[in-house]
Amino acid sequence: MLDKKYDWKAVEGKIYDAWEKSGYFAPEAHQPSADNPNAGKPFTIIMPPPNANGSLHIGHALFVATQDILIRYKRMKGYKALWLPGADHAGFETQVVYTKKLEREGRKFWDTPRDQLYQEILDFTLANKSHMESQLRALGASCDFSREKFTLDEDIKKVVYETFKRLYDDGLVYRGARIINWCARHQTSLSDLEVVSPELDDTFYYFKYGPFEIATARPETKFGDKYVVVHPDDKRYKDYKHGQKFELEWINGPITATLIKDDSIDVDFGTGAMTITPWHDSADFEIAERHGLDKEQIIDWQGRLLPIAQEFAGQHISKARPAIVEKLENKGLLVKKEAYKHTVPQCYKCGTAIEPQIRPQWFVAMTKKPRPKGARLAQRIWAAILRRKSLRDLALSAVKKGEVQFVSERFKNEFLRWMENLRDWNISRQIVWGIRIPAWYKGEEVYIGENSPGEGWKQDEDVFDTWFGSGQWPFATLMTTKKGDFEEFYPTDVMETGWDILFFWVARMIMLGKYRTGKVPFKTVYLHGLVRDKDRQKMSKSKGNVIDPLGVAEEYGTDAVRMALIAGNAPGTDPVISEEKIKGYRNFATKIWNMAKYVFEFAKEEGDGALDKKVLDEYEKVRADVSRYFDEYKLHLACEIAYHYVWHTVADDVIEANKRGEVSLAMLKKIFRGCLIMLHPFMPFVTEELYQKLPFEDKEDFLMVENW
RNA sequence: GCGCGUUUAGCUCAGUGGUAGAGCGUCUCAUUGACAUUGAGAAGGCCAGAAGUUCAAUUCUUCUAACGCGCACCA
Repeated sequence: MLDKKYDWKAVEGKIYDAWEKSGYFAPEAHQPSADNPNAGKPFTIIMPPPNANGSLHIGHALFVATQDILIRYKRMKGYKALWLPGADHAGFETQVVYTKKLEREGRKFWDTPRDQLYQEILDFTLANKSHMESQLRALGASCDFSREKFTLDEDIKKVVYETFKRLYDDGLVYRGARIINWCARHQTSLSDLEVVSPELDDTFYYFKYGPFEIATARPETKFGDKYVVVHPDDKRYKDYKHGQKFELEWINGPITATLIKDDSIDVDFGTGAMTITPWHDSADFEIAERHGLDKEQIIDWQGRLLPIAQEFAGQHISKARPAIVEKLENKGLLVKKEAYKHTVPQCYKCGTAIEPQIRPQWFVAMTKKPRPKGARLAQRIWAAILRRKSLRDLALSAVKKGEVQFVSERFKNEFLRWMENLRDWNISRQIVWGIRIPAWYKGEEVYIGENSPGEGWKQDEDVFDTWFGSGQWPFATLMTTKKGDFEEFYPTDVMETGWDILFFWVARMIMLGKYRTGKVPFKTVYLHGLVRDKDRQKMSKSKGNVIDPLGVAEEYGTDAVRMALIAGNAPGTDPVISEEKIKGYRNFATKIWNMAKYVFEFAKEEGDGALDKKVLDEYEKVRADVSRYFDEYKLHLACEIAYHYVWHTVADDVIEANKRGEVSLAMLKKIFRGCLIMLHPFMPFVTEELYQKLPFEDKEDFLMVENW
């Protein structure tokens, strides 16, 4: 006898423990019958490792549901299904979280020695990691915890070091004093992706600069400006010669300026003449590089003016700007001011204005072709695999050739477009939390390796951009789990993640995966969006509309939450979820439970079964449709078809027909078993519980490994 | 500036070359019959606008509008 109601609180933990104890989460455990056409075929998903700096939120629940559904489906189909879980130390993100935690405790981040900070953050991260693992279990994730990896595992770090070394020997990473994005608040550089550029209202100033008139939005950077640049074809300035010098009165007295002609100038913008600040502007930097001009730092690392500003030295740039404008105005050098709308780069975390600075950093070359040297030169086979392609071209050709498919298709174009305009990737971060860059310096010499080459060598102070490590995740994990895993499970099948990290992560995985292994890291990229509430709002603590997945799972059952996350949400769009929707699917779980009670406790045994054939045909058709949608990665359709069939065909019609004697009990049981199988990937707990309790014939020990 | 997406029931969203679907909401009826965390039924949509292709368009094409998003070194 089944209980009157389905009590998920009593069932879920028990079922999950039994699954885990069975060992079936490991791909090698389940042996389908030998005639299963998929027997022995690997199917692999590497879980995007959640940032171990907090709890799992609804977005995590979405990826857990999606990936678990895919894995369970394939496992039931007979594949050797591996879902490899992990956790991300999430360098900068976690350091920011930890800094805030320290501030709440009245401590200051930089008051603590580096080694101690590292240890504290490690403890914090490992505690979160273990909490997240229990949350994954609560959500029903059938991932193989025996293969779990952490981005700071020693063996993972060794893979990352090795990649860096190879890139270095191939000339694809280099250390250079180039323009970087500096956040004065966080005291670190950021990659181009970590900079956001909202459009702001500002003022555009026109100043007299000797015989020229120049325009700028940043007067505070102009102290060191001693070059005025015009376009070579600009008729207004045709009487001036490149390199010509002239005297002029400027902020702090007379200076000598030099005229430069450069094609990059837009003659229609401003006055067609501009002064440049090569240390604090990437475009100016490029001009200075082209003409071999001096570069001078004007603003320090805290955003204050340096001694070159004389009376303004030590002032923060935000305060200095009006004072400088006033001084120029008093000197009669201000021509006019204009209201001006332009994009201002900001730190994506704290909104602090990004100050471009020159600083020696490590960069990954995106468009340069490898030039193997030293030991690398000997590896001819490797060079052949690479075909001497740049990292960008490796990824571009892989995607263009269809080695990587995108769900949805439109992301492919977005990906290609982004790849076309790539700039070199700054991977140095001035933070403590992460993998220390394995570069050692002695005078002009550079050594790349994990350990010091000897006396007198000093290691680079910086750590890698987190994405440099996680960009190697698919191969780094499989190279360091069980022997033979890499050979068997790489390339993986699906990478399911949010489209917001398409460039941060997916692009880097394809580039670095191709580079290290010669193969793409995954065959399909399945992208989901940002979970929103029923009014289409982003969820945020300040709006108070956050849905805690574990909380609602406790209240309505994990199966209901999973259904609500998948149903009606097409891949690539922002999924919408609400408590009402979850309730609706909780009712569905109840419905399934009551259907089981009818089939095994109340159903009619007599009758002619006149509709058996029709019922079976319809069942077969639905099963085929659901399978097809699975194979097309249209989980929302597979889900809805199964849902609709079970409720509105089996419950509404087939059971009613049985009451009239038109469907035999044997057929009813067969169909209901099929319903459990079909629903299991979506609603694993209630289906498994019923499977365990009901007296089906020739049962497997778990529905999880029942043949689809 | 360039590119992309969205526009379908009161709300949030699926879907489709041939009498439109889900969740929630609304209304009516049914309560010792598997199921009130229910069942049966109903109301509610010229599928943004215009043109084109087609025997047939909500679905394909083009244009328009509104909203949203991404990318870009215009000082």
